[in-house]
Amino acid sequence: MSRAVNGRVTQRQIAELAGVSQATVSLVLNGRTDEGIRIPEETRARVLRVIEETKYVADPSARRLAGADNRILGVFTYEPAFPTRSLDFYTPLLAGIEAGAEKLGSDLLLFTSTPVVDGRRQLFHEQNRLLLADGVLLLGVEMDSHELERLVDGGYRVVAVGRRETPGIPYVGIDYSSATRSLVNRALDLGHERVFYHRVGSDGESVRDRLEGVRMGTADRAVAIESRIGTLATVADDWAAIRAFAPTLLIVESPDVASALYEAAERDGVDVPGELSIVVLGSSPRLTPDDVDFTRLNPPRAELGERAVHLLSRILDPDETPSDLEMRSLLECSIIDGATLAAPRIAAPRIAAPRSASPSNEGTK
Amino acid sequence: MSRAVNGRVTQRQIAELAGVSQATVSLVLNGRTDEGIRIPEETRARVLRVIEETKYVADPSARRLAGADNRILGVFTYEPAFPTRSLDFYTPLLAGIEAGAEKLGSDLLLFTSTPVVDGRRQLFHEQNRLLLADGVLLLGVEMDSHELERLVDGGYRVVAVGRRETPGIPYVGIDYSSATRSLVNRALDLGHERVFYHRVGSDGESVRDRLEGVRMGTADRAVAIESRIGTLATVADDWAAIRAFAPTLLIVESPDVASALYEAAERDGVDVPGELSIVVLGSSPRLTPDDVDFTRLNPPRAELGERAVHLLSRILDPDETPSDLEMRSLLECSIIDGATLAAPRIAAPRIAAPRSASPSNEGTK
DNA sequence: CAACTGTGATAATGCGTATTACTGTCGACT
DNA sequence: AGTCGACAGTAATACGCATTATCACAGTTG
Repeated sequence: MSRAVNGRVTQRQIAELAGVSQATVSLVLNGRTDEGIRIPEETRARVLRVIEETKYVADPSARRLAGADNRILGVFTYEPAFPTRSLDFYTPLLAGIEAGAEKLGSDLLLFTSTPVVDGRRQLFHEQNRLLLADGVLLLGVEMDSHELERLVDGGYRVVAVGRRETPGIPYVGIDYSSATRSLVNRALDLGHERVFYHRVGSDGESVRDRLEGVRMGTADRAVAIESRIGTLATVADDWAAIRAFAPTLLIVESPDVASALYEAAERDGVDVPGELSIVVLGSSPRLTPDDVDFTRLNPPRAELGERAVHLLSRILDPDETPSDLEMRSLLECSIIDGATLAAPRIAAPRIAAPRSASPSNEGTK
Repeated sequence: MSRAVNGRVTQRQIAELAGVSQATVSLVLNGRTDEGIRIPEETRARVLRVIEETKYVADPSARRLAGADNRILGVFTYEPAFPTRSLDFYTPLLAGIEAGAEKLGSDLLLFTSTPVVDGRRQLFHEQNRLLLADGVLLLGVEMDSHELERLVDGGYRVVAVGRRETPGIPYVGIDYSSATRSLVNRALDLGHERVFYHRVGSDGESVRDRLEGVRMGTADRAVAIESRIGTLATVADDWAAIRAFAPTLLIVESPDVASALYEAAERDGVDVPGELSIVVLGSSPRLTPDDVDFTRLNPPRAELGERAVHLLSRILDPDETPSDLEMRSLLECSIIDGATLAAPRIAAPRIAAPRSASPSNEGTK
């Protein structure tokens, strides 16, 4: 592509063919009709015809170097996007982003160039291509706050997908806190009083929001609650801990873990939701017919992606000035009724109210 | 990103700080040590230190404009990549491509900028960004031969994913023809003599290859074969046609259609593979536990993507000259035994052989 | 001592575009 | 005749980098 393509047409060649100067060609191309710029229809038409004939296409590098924009949106994912583990998470997002980009007529530049360090990519490295993009979308559960600040300080146009606490970072997120609280309330309203909360060990904002949602949902309730941090790998132990506590309601943060726990319950002959209700604070997009129909949150990920692109495009548009509200917004997250939530069988023997009434604080402050 | 970023460091600034010229900075940056270029270790170190301190990052546009390469691989998909319909097809490919790009330290530029016309994108449009990429990967079932030629003529570096007949186009494809023939042979060896072939109405090379595989597989055999072109939408009619022909073996090109036909068979009480064997000439990546375990082809899509990136990188490398063989290669496609192929009931009227004499193979080999 | 040989760098140039300040021409009006 | 304004378009420059031809100098040789 670099030098091999000597056959490429430039504005200068167009200019010669049309009998004008390169500057005129540029003016025509960009449709400039401002005050002080006058090009008669005749000339304009002549230039346009030559452009047509030669199939001229502007060199994006030259455009950018000269200060014009390029309709390229960067996409940075802190975790590799496609490898199957993260696939459920990223695919719907990318679908939305692609749709949004297509509407805008923008291309997407995926920054896949950093070899992963410690399971995460790093945005700034000695040869990053950030500058090629007009703006950048940031995806990932956790983001390095320093890098985010550096982006803002560097004057880069950025939108984070997911709420960010770092000041100055525009984002489009999901209101996990409210949705989680609603879901928890709904469950507790059914009469559950022994609750186990299976958490994920991450400090990402979205994770914290769900945690807060659980806290708020259980705050004024007389419930015994125990929580535990685990992953897919620790499911066996987790399940043992759950059985030991003998809750009637199980709140699970991760859909994957929920599936595994459900299987464990099935194996042990624990009836769901008869003996144990399960609610899940997320949703896996590959809904297969035989998957458990969990009562769960249904984050609108594709919409999230599209909205993020839209926000970024508004930030990039010099004629627009997005309001503060727009710059940091949350999408509502719906709840799917599902089949794993029911009233507890034993309707609360009020006599001996057990244990503590507030969640045991583990992990994140 | 464009002008707002005045704080960006340039080579000239580095040069001033280090007390050298911009040219020297460039030479150091690019590690040039050719004959005729001499920079003593001391100076080199000094420049490098300043580069470190200032966190200098080269402007990719300027680099490209000056003729250097950028480690950016373009990806063009003729059909939108993420929308769910094509998702099964593209996702594994993109996973492989991402993995390959990461290994190379390259970024991916997804050309999503064209609004889709007639369900397909068009590569050349008035503002394409092809030039930003060092080379381009082309994905899609069908590609416009004219556009391909124009790419080659334009001197663009290109690799197609999937076999292409257009001369001069390097590709990495899948050997559907051989694999299909093997699969058909395996089926016919079991004794099937009435065969129905459900095809897809496309003129893409891969589709033709499968067609040829079926032709070759059935060529010297005494079989009655009927074929029909259909889609998911026509499945009801297709199934009626199949019943009318009453085959013992059904060859289905599309995994989606195969699922639908299987359901139809189930509904009508047709035993698979007892009364009707089904083989499928493709595979859907979202294998869910309750999906039918078809006897089928298993195209190595992720590997395909990675290999395509690899080939492209070799084409781009000025020190390498890929052989013709390498430029147009086919990957072997494995066959998954599955549970939908068995000998026809009526074929072997051995005296008292009930049902199938051999257990139908279940699960992936 | 003039001519040569390395050495260590730099000035100058080009890549293709966008932008701005400026030039030249023509007709109308004082 | 001279001035003015409108018009049509251009020359010049900048953007940040890579590259090449060139230069100044020190030491070495014939």
